Amino acid sequence: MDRTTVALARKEESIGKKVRLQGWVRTRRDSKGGFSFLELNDGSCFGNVQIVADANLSNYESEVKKLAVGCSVTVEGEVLKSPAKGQATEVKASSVIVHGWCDAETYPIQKKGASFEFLRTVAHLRTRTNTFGAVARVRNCVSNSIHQFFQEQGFLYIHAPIITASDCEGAGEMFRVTTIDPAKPPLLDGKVDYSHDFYGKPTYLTVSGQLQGEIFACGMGKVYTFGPTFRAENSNTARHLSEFWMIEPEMAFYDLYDNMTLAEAFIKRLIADALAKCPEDMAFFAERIDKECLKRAESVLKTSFLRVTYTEAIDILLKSGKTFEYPVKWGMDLQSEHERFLTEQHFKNTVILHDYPRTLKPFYMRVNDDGKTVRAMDVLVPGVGEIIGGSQREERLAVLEERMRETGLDPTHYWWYLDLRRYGTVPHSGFGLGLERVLLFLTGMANIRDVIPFPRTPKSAEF
RNA sequence: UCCCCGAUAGCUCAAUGGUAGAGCAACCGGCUGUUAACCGGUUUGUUGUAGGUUCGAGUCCUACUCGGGGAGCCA
Repeated sequence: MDRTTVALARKEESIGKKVRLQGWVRTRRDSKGGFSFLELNDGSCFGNVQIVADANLSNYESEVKKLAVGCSVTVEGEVLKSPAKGQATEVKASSVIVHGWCDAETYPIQKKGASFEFLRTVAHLRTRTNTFGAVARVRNCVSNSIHQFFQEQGFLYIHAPIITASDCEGAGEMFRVTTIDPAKPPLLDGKVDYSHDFYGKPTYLTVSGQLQGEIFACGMGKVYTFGPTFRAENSNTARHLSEFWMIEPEMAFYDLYDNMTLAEAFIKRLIADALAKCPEDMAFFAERIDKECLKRAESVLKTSFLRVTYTEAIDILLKSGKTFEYPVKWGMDLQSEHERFLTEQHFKNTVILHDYPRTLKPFYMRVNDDGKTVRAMDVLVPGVGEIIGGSQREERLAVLEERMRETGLDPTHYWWYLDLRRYGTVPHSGFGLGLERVLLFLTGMANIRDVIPFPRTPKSAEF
């Protein structure tokens, strides 16, 4: 007898096979003639398989009739064509072994009506719900597509460090990494002396693998990182986490337009794969979570991303006749309301905004010939907003040093970063994509805390 | 971090400053190739925490904690 999955047992081609299934009971319904239906789920797919458990099972009265939500079982039996509506197959059990009972009195997961806020407080059990099972499968699918896409295109997967000493690019507050005893730190002139710390200097959790990505790109061509990223920013929104997963490709000899082309192909590949490989999960999201999510995904998939400069965008906003809370003016940072207007009302499409004022962007972005703007790009999708941020990097040593001083950074701290420009410099580009932002877009889930298994946010690091 | 809103049974929510309730779940019984099964009955409370006002506070006031919506920071 083959061990198999619920996903396989639900398929018509399994009819006639003897199978062993192992999973968790979702519900039990007792029926006439004294037999019972069990809905079994093992995480392999969205749907459950219906088990028909007959009264002649030796443990029918003693155990089967007591099964309830959450109990774990091994079922052996034959896959049959189901005579009833709702499923193609069902499994006629020849034996049901109970591994773990589940006291319905105290088990927090019930058959209906739990809010996501509540389920977050039982994140160790929420994987057993329809929604979080579906999120986990789509997240897995996207993660797999990320590697496949880059591997097929000849990118090298590199592992950027998690611990870093570079207080880089002002990408927000950083978490400090230290072994110093906070109760009695070594002091020098009244300040903490980090020369006695583990690394002999202050260190932090990474806020980006970009600088290390550039090192590898400027020697090996096309690379990408895919790993956790940490921001100690006190952000309390449905779109921010203090620990999240980011994908950062970095490509030598790519200009900003090559970068845009790659970003568009990449996003479209992730969407196409999710639609093709997780149809049941996606259908569930469209039916129960966000009616627009399938339509939105398909529309992003089939339309070309628009490329609009910052200056053009400002012009559009000025001519829109709309009054915004933040008045529009060249040189200002675009606010959420402006981005939403552009993607959701004006263009009704995915938009790549590029060539932002230099004063708004970090030191490493390449300065345009006009001297006023830099080769930055943000990909804005309807519904979620900024999903990608990237740029062509400044490859000219003198300009880069000048930009560092301009933004208050000491070039000597970045000697290795400057060496990449000092020795055999090349034009290069890259971007960062937030995995959870993609999942928000695909699933239509409203809160980023519900598309990562164990969300870390200010005041919250349970599980 | 700022503005607004909220926290009542295991869950989802009611309750003019005057005896704390419903639906679901659970439990007991019935019925049934069932599909969020159905029908009848039973049980369920330190009203987020700490103070205050009042004869009397779930309700009014203050602080705190956590959550939600919006904003900022960004991915």
